[in-house]
Amino acid sequence: MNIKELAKIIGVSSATVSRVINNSGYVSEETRKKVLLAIEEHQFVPSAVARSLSISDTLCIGVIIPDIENDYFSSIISGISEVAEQSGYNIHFMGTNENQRLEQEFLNTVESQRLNGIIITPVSEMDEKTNEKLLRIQANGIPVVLVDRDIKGKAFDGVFVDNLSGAYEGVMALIQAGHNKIAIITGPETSRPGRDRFKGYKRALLDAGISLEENYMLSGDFKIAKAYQCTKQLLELEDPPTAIFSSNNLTTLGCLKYFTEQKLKIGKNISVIGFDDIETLKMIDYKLSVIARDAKQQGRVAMNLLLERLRSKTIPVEPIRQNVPYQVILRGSEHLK
Amino acid sequence: MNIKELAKIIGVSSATVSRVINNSGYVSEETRKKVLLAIEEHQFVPSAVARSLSISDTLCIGVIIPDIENDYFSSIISGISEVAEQSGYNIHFMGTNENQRLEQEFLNTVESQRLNGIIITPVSEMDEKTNEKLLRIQANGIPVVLVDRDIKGKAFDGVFVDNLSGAYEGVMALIQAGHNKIAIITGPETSRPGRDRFKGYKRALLDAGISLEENYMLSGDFKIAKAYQCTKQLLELEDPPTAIFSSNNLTTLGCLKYFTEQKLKIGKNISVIGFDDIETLKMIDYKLSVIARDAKQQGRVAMNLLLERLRSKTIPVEPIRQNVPYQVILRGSEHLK
DNA sequence: ATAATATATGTAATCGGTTACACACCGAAT
DNA sequence: ATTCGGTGTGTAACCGATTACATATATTAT
Repeated sequence: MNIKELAKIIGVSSATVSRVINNSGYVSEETRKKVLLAIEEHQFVPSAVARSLSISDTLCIGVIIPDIENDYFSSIISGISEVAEQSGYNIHFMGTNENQRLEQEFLNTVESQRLNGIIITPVSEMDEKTNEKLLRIQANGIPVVLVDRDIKGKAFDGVFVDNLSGAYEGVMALIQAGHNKIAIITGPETSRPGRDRFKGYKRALLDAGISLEENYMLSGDFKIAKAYQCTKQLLELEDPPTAIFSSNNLTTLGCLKYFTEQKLKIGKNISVIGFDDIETLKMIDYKLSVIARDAKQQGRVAMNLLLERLRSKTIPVEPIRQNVPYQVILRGSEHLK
Repeated sequence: MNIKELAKIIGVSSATVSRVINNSGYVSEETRKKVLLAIEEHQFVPSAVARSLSISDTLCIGVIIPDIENDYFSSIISGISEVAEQSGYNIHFMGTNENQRLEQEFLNTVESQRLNGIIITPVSEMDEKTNEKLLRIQANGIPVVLVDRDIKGKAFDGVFVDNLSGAYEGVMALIQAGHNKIAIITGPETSRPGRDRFKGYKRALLDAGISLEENYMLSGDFKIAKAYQCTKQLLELEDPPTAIFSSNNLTTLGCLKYFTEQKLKIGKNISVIGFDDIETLKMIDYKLSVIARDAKQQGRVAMNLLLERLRSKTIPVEPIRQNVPYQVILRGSEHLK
């Protein structure tokens, strides 16, 4: 059943039916009633595909994130989804699993599906292909909003957090708690937040007059398994660190896993402070100190930013780049007692 | 830039370009090269919207779930997404937040967007509107796969778990650990898993010759806040239960929150066993006993079921209904020492 | 040498909507 | 009486692909 068939049944033209459906143009009250009745009766559902083609507008946005199983990202999506729903946009979901090839495929999908906009946490800030594709997409009038991870060039709108300051304050908290043997498990070198958090770490140490120790700086990948390995490596050093700065929530979990296996108690035998809070642990009052932010809110902000562009149809001359606030929450794991 | 413009530039017809793009029909090697070159040069990306309209096929499926922030569901999505990606399907994501109105809106979206199939964890099994809509959708040739929550009538394919047996075994474990004052915080009455778990609970008690105690059976909503309240209510009874069976992961977290506040230690002052594992707690070896299942795998299975239907284009005469296995994992919280 | 078949390409209808434009009718203003 | 703006409706072009069908040539079989 399409609009023409329906129109024929009713005895009007497809234009009239279309006008009723879209509440546009002039339609007599009598005709409107007839049409609505027929739509109801025949359970007619107009094709959004045809509509999209006709008006060159899909009302769909693409959401590309690296790891849906990470609470941080599922909260982001929750926020995006909330705002999208309210504003009538649909969500085309794509999970890259930190895979650059997949990311690029998905960017092709964005173009071919004629999505109206895109919210993305890119896998890497250095990926030239991704970068170029995003630039092209944006140049073609499809707004791009970055979340969490920036891309060099500052060409895109985005919602970030001040990773450097956050990490700095976090590490400072460790220092103030008396530590001077502080290790870090970094994120991937290709990740901007990872690098910025690393910078914050280094700056804090240097500001406190603590020299950087190669052995204390291990590179992770924002995942549990690697973090676990790194933690093991750190604590097996001859002169192991007394505190670890962990670059994200999963990294922190990797640390905790190793600590637990080794029967090390945080805040007692080992200190740790991690970027991003872990909701589940709050339930059991697990004394983990963190640099926290509101992920869901960050998702909302991102979607609102995108909506702004979508409505104004401006290609960002001056990209809008916002930071969500972070909070250093000290629950005890920062000092040894 | 559309296919006709491009064709004109190259000096061929749009049909030829289309043939090259889709690798269909006959095209001389020479022409193919020219076309591919031009596509590359002009960065031509064919419109999937137009294609969808033309071939009456969107290669998109709808995924409708109640709570993306619940790890169980984000794992489900991860599994779905993995298989979808491999098979070339795109995902239209919709989160209902347990809201039936939203759910119905989303089902309309499925129809209007001409999605090819749908994987859904419905809000309630009793919602007549949802039920009718799903039936209609399926009758129109769009396969429906249920995940986790069944709908009465057994008209749809689905991937579930044997909730009754799982709950039964879980509660039995509590009984075998010496409990006879066992409470339950149920799911919503409208939820099939909630009800089946409740049944399993009751059957276990009856089989063990323990009579049901009204005060010990509180109805929750699968969310933390309510579970917290229920736990409080249970433990403030004159004769409080010594063990709680919790109907899902968030309910369990609500319990733990209250326990923690009251300085009650699981496996010591209070026992608990919950449906669904909590990954984060495994990292810190938190001794929570659970009935666990592999959510990601469940997502994969669901998507494979859908693919099956998508490929065979059969409207299920006999719906395929699978169960994923569950595992009762006793870590200590089931008995008091 | 001729028929049959494989290869190569173009024309135009089609998918299902939207909307510019044309036309007709109406009451109000001049 | 004529003009005009507001209503109501239909016709047909258009969005950008796919593909059945027609046509033409090259190749192979008889």
